Amino acid sequence: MKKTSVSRLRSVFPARTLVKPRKTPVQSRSTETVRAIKQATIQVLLETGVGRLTTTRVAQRAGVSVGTLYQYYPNKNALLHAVLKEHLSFIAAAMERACAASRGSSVEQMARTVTLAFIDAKLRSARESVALYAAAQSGDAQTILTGVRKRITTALVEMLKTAPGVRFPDVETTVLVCYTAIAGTMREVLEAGASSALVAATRRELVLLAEGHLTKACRVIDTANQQIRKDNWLQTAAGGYS
Amino acid sequence: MKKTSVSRLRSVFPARTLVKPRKTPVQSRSTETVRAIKQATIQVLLETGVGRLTTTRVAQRAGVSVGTLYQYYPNKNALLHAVLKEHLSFIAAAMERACAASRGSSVEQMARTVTLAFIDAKLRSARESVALYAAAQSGDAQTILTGVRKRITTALVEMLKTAPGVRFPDVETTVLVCYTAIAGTMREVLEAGASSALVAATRRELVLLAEGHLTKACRVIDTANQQIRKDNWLQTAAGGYS
DNA sequence: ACCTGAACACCGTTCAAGT
DNA sequence: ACCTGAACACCGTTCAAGT
Repeated sequence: MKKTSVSRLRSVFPARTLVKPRKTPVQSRSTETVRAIKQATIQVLLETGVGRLTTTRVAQRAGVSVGTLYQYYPNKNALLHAVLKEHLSFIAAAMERACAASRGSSVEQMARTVTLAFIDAKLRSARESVALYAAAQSGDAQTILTGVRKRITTALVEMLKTAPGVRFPDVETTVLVCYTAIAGTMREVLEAGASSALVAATRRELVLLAEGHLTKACRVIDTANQQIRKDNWLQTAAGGYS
Repeated sequence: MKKTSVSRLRSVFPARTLVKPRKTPVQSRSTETVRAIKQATIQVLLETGVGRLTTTRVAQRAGVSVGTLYQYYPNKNALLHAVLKEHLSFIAAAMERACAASRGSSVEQMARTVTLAFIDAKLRSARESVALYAAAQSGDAQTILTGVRKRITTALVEMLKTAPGVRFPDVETTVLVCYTAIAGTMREVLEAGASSALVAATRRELVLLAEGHLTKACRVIDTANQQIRKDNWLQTAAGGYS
């Protein structure tokens, strides 16, 4: 009942959760500190889960004091979000590469390549992924998720537009549903702690699912149509995109 | 530093989270209390989200003291789980009804009916669903989710076995993947706060997805085969199942 | 049989004091 | 420019005391 009214207000309307470090490290020792904090976060996350993750524990594991942690992240959520963002960026980058590499391929080929790219990127850090999703419930996390989704779906849409001999009446929706289905399925499967046999089966079936959905969602346009082959996509794609 | 060691241990290894009320209400006033608490939980959940849900707030909203709340639920998670379970049971029941009603139909018809049943059940309490999923991260929540998944997939498998003229080489996996895809997609869509237009599009596309996947995952057996028509499924189904 | 609410421990966050 | 850690407020949970 001393510092009451102000601090009370502050706790009811807490500071906006920022994703960026509140302070940008300028000296090399602080760059190292930030790196240590992020790494410690992942470790604690994997060992104890979000439920038991405390800022003190993270700081301790990183070998710094809590105060230091709060110098770079305005709050616990911001810390988790930073780590989440890095994880998702990894996936997004893998997808962009796969999309670029598949330009001009057949729809079936695209579906296959891209689906496997996503699943394998996800599986490469499966446990981390699960732990992070559990931390991704706040409104701010949605902003990150939306951004990454946008980045990935854009890459997919651009790729599908280069598919020879077909037209998608509503590429945006098709892509969004298809991507969401794959991402959502993987999330459920990983969260449920599925056996590796089930994961393998899911991997197989999701490829079929993507193929089936994409081939159903497009219209074949006849081969003589001027829409295709303004130049030879299959060849330029094979050589021109990394 | 007075009650130290014991209470310290207790907080490091907290009591198992139970889903059931720790005490079963026997007098009518307490039955009413439990009802009020559950209802208050949903209200607070919808108004403030899990992040801001406190046991005190729930108790206050329910018109009881915190102590009373803890008489029926061993901890906050147990309370959330109880509400989650009721929500999911509603979905599961809807699915069981849809599966029973579709026995003996064509695979396409089954896919359509069952997919729409799920989506519409989910949409009927969409906001509650999102709020609850955010609360469903603890290990105990997984037990509930697994149970419900089992219940739903069993119903689906039994239904698919009655599809005339086809055989599924691995029904279990097919069903699990297909169901997970639909559930996961809806979860992502709802959590992302999608527009009703996108929800409608997703609804449409998911039906196609389910049809596509199920028809791809089965083998047609020829009509003369003795596998089908040990009796006429189509007719018995129409009359015999509610 | 059921309810109450002050009291305790833990955790997120801050800030005055250090190098 | 960066770090420290005691101090504060809030929240989950308990338990002695009530009806």
